[in-house]
Amino acid sequence: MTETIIPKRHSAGANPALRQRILDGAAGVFLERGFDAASMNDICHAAAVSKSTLYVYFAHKEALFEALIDQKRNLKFSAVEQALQGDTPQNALTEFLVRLVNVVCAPDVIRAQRTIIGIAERMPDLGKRFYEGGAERAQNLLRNYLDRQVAAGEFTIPDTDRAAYQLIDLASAGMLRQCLYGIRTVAPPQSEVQAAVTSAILMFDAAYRVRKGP
Amino acid sequence: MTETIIPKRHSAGANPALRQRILDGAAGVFLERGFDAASMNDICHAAAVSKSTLYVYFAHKEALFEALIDQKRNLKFSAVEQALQGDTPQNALTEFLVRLVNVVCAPDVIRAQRTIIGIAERMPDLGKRFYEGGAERAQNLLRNYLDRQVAAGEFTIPDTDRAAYQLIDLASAGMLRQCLYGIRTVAPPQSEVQAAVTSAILMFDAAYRVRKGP
DNA sequence: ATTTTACTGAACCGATCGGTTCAAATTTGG
DNA sequence: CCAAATTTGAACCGATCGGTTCAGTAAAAT
Repeated sequence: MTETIIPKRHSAGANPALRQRILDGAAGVFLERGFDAASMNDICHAAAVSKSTLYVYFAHKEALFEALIDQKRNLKFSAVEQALQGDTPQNALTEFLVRLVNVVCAPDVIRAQRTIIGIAERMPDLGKRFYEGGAERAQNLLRNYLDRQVAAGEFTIPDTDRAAYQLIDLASAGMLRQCLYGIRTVAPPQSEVQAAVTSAILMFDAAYRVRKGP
Repeated sequence: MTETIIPKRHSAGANPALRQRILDGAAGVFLERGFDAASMNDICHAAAVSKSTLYVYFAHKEALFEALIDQKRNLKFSAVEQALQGDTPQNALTEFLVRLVNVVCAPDVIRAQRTIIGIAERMPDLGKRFYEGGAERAQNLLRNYLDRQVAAGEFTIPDTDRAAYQLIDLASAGMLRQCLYGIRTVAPPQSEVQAAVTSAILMFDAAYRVRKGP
């Protein structure tokens, strides 16, 4: 039989295109003004959708914000997740860290982090989920990689969990903080990211790399 | 003449005790709920002061918040500022970093950072001033110290500014982020801070310390 | 062509916001 | 004791908030 792909009519609140339009509109308003200062009316206007419809798709402000954050977070971290490959540990780590810093310091990601951190006091679950889906995923990925490298005899690391933290924080040393506080208004240039990552790996090697020789 | 120290009557809005009472009340409300969700009415109640009086002492919400942040920031960083002393660079750096991490990860300071970061998008000047009066002061202090140590032949550091960033971020590796996102709800225990700082200085030495020998 | 229904638009709700005003109360200085 | 002035309390302002309701419209399904 010919299953012609006819655009089925969606049930109320189940049109993915409209849902995405709402999320896109909400992204602009939430990230520009923060959670509290963003009004549902503004989001309606930004998404070109009626307030009634908005409340069919999302029960309340928090639900909309959570859905938005979940989506963006997954989107951003997918690029980082497959970067731990390379002929040498140095190349693999460099690629991973460069991508990670570029994601974490991207202007829209900075705005998202600002908003999440700003309401983490009142909405701890949201902060926790954001951390687990982002920073923690990167951390686990890196720690597992280091574990494998230690097993392969490349490094001598007494605590790979700490080492992963160190590597990640070294890679964005100073830059992330400046972005969050608005000292930097644009993403760090690639030359700076590269330099920071290179220096980070240099330190890392000096501390943990097994010296091979005759 | 006998200049008897009689408690002069204060002009309107110039009673330091009352001003401090307002600041203390505001601290609780602002840090608990964040800037937006904190209401001036709540602050009046917390400070046991009338709304009229509050607006005599502070013109508007932002002014009150800025005054509060300025005060708390100076208070917290005074302890860190004189810690770069010790018989050896390792001891000096350890003391400095331990104090710094303890300040930065203290629960009330975390709450302050959350609030500032949360509104940095809309009030960039405030974020800038907070950064300059806190993180940047520590950064400059540490960089100058490293410059002196390099001149003394203790270290070989191609970029002391970067090295200072690295040292600071290494010292709080992982912990600060977890505090900000609410993964940790209490300050890191001293054993953990010490371990992180020790490991940071170990890495730092491995990378930059001049090896002396016969 | 008729029925069904997702979506719209706008009015509306009670609550709260930051900020203002002013007469009354209180406290201080002379 | 009197006068000057600081603090108070409460009412009030216009605006906006998140959220609800519902008659009406437009388009898909039958």
